[in-house]
Amino acid sequence: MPTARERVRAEITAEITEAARRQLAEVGAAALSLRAVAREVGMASSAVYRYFPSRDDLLTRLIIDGYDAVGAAAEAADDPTAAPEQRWSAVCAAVRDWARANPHEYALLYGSPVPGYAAPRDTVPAASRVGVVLGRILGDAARAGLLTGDGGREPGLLGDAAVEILGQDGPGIDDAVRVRALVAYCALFGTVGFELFGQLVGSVEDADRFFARATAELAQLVGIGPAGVRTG
Amino acid sequence: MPTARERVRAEITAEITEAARRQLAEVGAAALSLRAVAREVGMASSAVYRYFPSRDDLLTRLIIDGYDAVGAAAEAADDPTAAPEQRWSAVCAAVRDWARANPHEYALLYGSPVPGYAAPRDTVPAASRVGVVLGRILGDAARAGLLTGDGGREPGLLGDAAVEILGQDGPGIDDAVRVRALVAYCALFGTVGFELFGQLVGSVEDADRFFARATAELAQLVGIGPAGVRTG
DNA sequence: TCTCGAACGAGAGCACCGCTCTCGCCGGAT
DNA sequence: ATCCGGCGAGAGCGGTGCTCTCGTTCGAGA
Repeated sequence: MPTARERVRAEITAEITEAARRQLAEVGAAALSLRAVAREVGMASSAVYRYFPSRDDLLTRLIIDGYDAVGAAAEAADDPTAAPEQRWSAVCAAVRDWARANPHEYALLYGSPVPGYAAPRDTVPAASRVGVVLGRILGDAARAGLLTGDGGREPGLLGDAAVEILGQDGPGIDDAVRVRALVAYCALFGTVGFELFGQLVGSVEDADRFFARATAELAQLVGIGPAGVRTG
Repeated sequence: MPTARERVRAEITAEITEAARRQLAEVGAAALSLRAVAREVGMASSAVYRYFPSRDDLLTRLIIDGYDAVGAAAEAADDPTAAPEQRWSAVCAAVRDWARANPHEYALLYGSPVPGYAAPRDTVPAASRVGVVLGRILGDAARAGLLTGDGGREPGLLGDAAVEILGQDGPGIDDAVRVRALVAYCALFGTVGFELFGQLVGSVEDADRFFARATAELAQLVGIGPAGVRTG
């Protein structure tokens, strides 16, 4: 049971992170100022250091929360009873919607690493939640017999995380499928990022339609397209 | 003919940008300090403002130069006499190599927008050079009869830039092809960025092999795979 | 050739930043 | 009741982007 002191400490910590999240949404990570956060919560800037050892630690907290938020959005968008392609597109759309609603937070997560590059390992589990959702869709499709992988591994190509997230060795899944899934994963965030950061201005007019088409193409790439067929 | 004054001004401007580029490569865009640049070139910080109105303008200069550098690398890697798939993979590899050699510069170009989001339109032509190279490969493949598009447009979906870069209406190219090309374009930079920013740590062991596989998949996606075939 | 004005470099200064240190204070555990 | 450890505030350090002012210098036009 937490003591009263621990409780108030947790409360103030939450208050600080909440103010920091507002700052982040307003001005972006680069301009997020610990002093401004302190002002917003009505403390001296030095007092904030009782709760976060440095500005980067505060950002790390926001990063983890951000990964959890986009991961939760992806999980909420997945309807396990739907067809794999619909599930895939729905999850992709949820990621994009979250990104458009929280552009600065998305940039913090998937854009350039912020400080002298230090992504602590605390962020890894939270960061993989979207991948886990997409991997589960793929696994369900494999169990339903939609995928044609032969279970083969290509030694030294992929890491354990990919195998764990994208389905254990089993019918329908092999490293070729996993590679395509990873490419689609990269393509999803590449597309969202390019749209968000203005890299597609002039080339895409109807971003909604384009993104729907893109996710459909990616679904086909990973082998859960409408007909479930694919040339090898 | 430039006057002597203009010449020395151009020289000093180049000296400043060169120092800034070194700073950028060392510490990244977020930590790039105009005062440090001034120290490196031996001026007072205020004197630098004679040449660049603000730190962001200095960054904009670096952004344009960066786009030109990666664009030049892509152009140099394209051998118009090779097969489309080989050309595609070579250009993608050149982009990745440039990114790995200049990670901070790549992050500045394709990562989060730096300041209060202001990408001047000066950057657009330089930014499109890689896309132009890839589009030329696609156009050549279309002229060689490898693509199966029917020239159709889907009104309101894509912008003029996409049509111009990815090939005018003609045999083999239609908006469906262009969509796939744009997806592959996003996937290329998404993959490179994810590798560079550590988002694939744990999932990919042999990044070289994975990237080669990824570009091959993307070549197939745009329709210039080994056999030139594709299910529609 | 001389002159005058524009461009230039330097310095001081403003407001802000991250971070540290010290100093009182207050409340809960002993 | 008494410590003492966590806490908040303030001052301060070195750094930042940017502005203003003040001499100087250099070159184009008379």
